Amino acid sequence: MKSEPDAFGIDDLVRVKVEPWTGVRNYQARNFMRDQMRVGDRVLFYHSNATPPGVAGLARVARTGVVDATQFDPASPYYDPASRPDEPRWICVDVELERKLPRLVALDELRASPALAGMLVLARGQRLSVQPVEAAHYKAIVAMAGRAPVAAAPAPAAKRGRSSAR
DNA sequence: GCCAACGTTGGC
DNA sequence: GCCAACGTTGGC
Repeated sequence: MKSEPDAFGIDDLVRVKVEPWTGVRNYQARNFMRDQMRVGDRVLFYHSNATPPGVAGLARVARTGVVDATQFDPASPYYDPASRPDEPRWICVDVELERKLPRLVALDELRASPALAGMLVLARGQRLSVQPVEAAHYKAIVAMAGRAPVAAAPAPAAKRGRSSAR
């Protein structure tokens, strides 16, 4: 689950312990929360739009079927005037802190790890703020957080633009 | 700030 | 139902 740390980061979750995951306004992301998640499911807390972006902590699903209250709040940026209280459109989950990781596992490390090849969050153009994670990938990231970061791979050669060869 | 990717909106 | 315009996400 992604969040921008400027808005709500792992330290906020450390402070409040449990947080309703409000503000998701993408149907696919909502469907993962509404239809796939179960109480007790493990969560990777990912910092997006951060420097650097990466996995900052672990959490778990504490409650499902949570009505996102911001959809009915005209003052909220997530207000949805088309959603009706008797048939709420935006359903989320309560996310409870498991623990903050001993260090942030940065996106470039995730990309460099062979164990994470094929992980959804690394796919090109992947923007969903809520997405499934394979158990093996979850475990690999927890293990990475317990080790020192691997040195960054050398920068790839120019990836676009015209060639200046010869 | 740029921009690729992609979701949503709305005219037709 | 098509699809162009537009808005958002999120890395860089």
